[in-house]
Amino acid sequence: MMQPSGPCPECGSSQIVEDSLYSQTQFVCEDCGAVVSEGLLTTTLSEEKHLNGLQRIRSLCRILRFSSNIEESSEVLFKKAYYHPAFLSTHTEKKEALAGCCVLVACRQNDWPITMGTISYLLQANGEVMHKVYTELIQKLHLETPPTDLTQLIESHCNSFNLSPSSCPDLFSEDTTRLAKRASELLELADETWLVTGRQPVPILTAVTYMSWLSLRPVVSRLNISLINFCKIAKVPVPAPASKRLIELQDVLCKLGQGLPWLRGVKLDRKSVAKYTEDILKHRGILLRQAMRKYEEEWENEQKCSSVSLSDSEEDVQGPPLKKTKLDEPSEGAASGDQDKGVSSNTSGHKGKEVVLNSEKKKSQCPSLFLPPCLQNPHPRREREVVAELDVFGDEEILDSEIDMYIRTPEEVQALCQAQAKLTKSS
Amino acid sequence: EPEKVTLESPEKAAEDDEEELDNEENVQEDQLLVPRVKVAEDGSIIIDEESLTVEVQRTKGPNVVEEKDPIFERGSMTTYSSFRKSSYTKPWSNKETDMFFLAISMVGTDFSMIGQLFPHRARTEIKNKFKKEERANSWRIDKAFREKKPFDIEFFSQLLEKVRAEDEKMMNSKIKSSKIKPAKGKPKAKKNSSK
Amino acid sequence: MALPGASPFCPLPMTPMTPMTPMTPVSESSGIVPQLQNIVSTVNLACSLDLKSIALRARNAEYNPKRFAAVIMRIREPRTTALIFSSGKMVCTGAKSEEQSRLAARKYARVVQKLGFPAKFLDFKIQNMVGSCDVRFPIRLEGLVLTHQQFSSYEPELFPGLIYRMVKPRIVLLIFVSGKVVLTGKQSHLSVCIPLGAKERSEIYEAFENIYPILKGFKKV
DNA sequence: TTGAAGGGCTTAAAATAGGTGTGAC
DNA sequence: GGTCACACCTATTTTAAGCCCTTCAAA
Repeated sequence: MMQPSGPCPECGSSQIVEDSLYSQTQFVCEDCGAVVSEGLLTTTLSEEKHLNGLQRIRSLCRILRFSSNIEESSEVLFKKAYYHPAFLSTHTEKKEALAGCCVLVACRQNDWPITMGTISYLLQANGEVMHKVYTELIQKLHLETPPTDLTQLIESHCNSFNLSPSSCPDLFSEDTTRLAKRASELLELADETWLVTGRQPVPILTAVTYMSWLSLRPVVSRLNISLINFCKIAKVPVPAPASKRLIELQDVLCKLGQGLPWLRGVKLDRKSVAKYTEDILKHRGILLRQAMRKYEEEWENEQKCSSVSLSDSEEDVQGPPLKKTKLDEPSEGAASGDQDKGVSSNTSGHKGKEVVLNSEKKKSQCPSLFLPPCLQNPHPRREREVVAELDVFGDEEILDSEIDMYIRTPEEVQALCQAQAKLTKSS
Repeated sequence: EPEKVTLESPEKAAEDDEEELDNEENVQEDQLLVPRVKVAEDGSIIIDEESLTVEVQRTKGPNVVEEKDPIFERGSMTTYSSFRKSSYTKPWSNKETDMFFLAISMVGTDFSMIGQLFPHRARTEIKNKFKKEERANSWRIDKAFREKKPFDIEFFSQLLEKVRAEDEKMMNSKIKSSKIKPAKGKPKAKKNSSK
Repeated sequence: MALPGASPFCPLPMTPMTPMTPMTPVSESSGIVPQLQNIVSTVNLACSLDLKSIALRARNAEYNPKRFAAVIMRIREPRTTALIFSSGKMVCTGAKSEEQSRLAARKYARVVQKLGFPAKFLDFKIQNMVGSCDVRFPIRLEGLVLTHQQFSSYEPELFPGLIYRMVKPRIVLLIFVSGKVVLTGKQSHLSVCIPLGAKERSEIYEAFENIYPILKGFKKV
């Protein structure tokens, strides 16, 4: 007799052992003592999957150290969702993901920070499938779940970095609490400057954690450690978008740093800005308000000016600020590191310290200062021609000649048949 | 033997058999502290690595938390996982693009059949090529479709083979010229069986 | 027919967006007209079709019964693609206006007729529309999802846009941080009127006019 | 060692329909 | 075990922005 493959029908445990004390072979659950008899072993496939899901929920909640509160509400939700008509005939892969989705819902409703990626990784489930099931669950059961708060995710993320004195050189080791605090400040700044919206959360966390680590002790030995090497030291994986987030964050810090009077004339670039990050963060409220006020003014002016020619929203993208910033942007980039690259109209020239950028110059750049990166570097030309649809009414006459060009002559049909035969033979 | 511990998608790791060894070595050096996870048939989650093994079999009893575990210390870890089937289309050379338009002239818009004419191209690649050219050079699509050419498989295959050989030569000569400078360079020719 | 407010622009000669909505006196129009990008329509040719024969005799056709049970046919003007099933049902995609979609569908029907099938042209219907536009200011999606939870889905782990399921006109909107908006969907049963010129594009416009003031509330930090 | 660039996927809608996964009866 | 009623794959279109993956060029 085979050992039952499924879990205990009573409690879902997999700790089922053969009981040899009886003349007839039986299986007994170690956890609850239930005798798993033949009849119970022939539970329907659906019931087995249901128990499988419950076990997934229990495993997840234990691994992630959730409160019994979250575990219970996950189970309640799963029992409700599993037999909901919307999930009855669904594929097994989705049903397996459903358990994780219920845990995710319970977490969000209990304000417990966790990413969908964590759940789908632990369940070895496809992320897209997870997301589809989650969306379906929310819609079909009319649930409302608050989104995960990124700032709450910071703490656990920083904890996953191995930076204790025992696991890396003293110079690199860092107190997790301090690391997380600085990282949350940087995250808040990133959020205020449009670096977060629409982006994957975890790479942002990786970038701000690295920047936090640099700025807490901006010594040469640390500044020379790249993001990738930092993650190697801390023994954590580097999400690909983290490098982009880091560059964006460093550029924001450079732009804000230029507003600090005592940094006038100081060379600010992506690599060195960590040295001034503490100062910038300290005054970021004022710096941001200044920049934003200028931006608002510019935007309002733009609205007034362009309202004359707007409407179609295609042609008048020409409207000054957005287009113009595109030109001015690179010079900003030049100020923050790459000396010779974006030598556009202004600044340019000297290689040394181009930071100063007096206020007149800055003014024209202000609108671009804190815009979502997808607006700062707009797609070359996506939208162009507007309409031309006006001359089609749907009832016009159709010429035979137009239709004829789509139709093969009998000779061509014959040639095609022969060619097809050849292709099927060769393959 | 230490397990390969990585967040790479399993299917990807399984695909490149050749570099399996290399990866294994690298990963050993890096030893990221990411647990390797398996899901048992009954739904239990099993975490590899002795140090990270978490007993999750028990379903009753108090939820005892062991504070040692670094990964799950504060209740959660932030895992970044990206599945998504890998698909990469080799760029079309100018001459191969010419062959694409020739194929349009011969068979029309039957991408499945055109895909059969290009042994190294899948149907989706042909379709995407068509859409890309429609956007960028619709006149060429129009011209190719209008100017019918007799469907001659032998002619097409031979021409395509010639074009492919030429492109490969071009690539090789480029690689050589760029590698001549560092003297020996690497005899890393291109084991490229490319399917 | 002039637009409310001092908007001297007139995007299209027809401006179908202002029509019979006199209920917009105070809240002025956005002044932005979503551009239609894609139209999906269906029509019944009302005859059974030999798809293999069609694929063999039409140069603009493709047929792989192993992959998909329909002939995929393309025409150049209007640049569209059609799915033709053996039942005689046809789906036409890719047109930029209702009229273009109808003209294209008629051309596909003519191709099928020329191939010797007694194709009719019954129950032509616009099934779906896609429009897009730009509100020209950035949008705090995380703020929007908080205040409009019951309509919104925002999961940046997988997709950068916020998915907004509007109920009033049953339209789904994809809202991006850039201020770009994609609108899609079409209500079928509510407008039971004449099958020909059903003005379904008004629902796209209505959905945008509904969302615009909401989005304005999330442009600032 | 880096990035930049380019191509192809993700999301929504909607019809079409065979083949097959899925569970209840 | 067969029927029934779903789900859901293949496929088509189109926009949005981000991300993955590969290739190739400067540091």
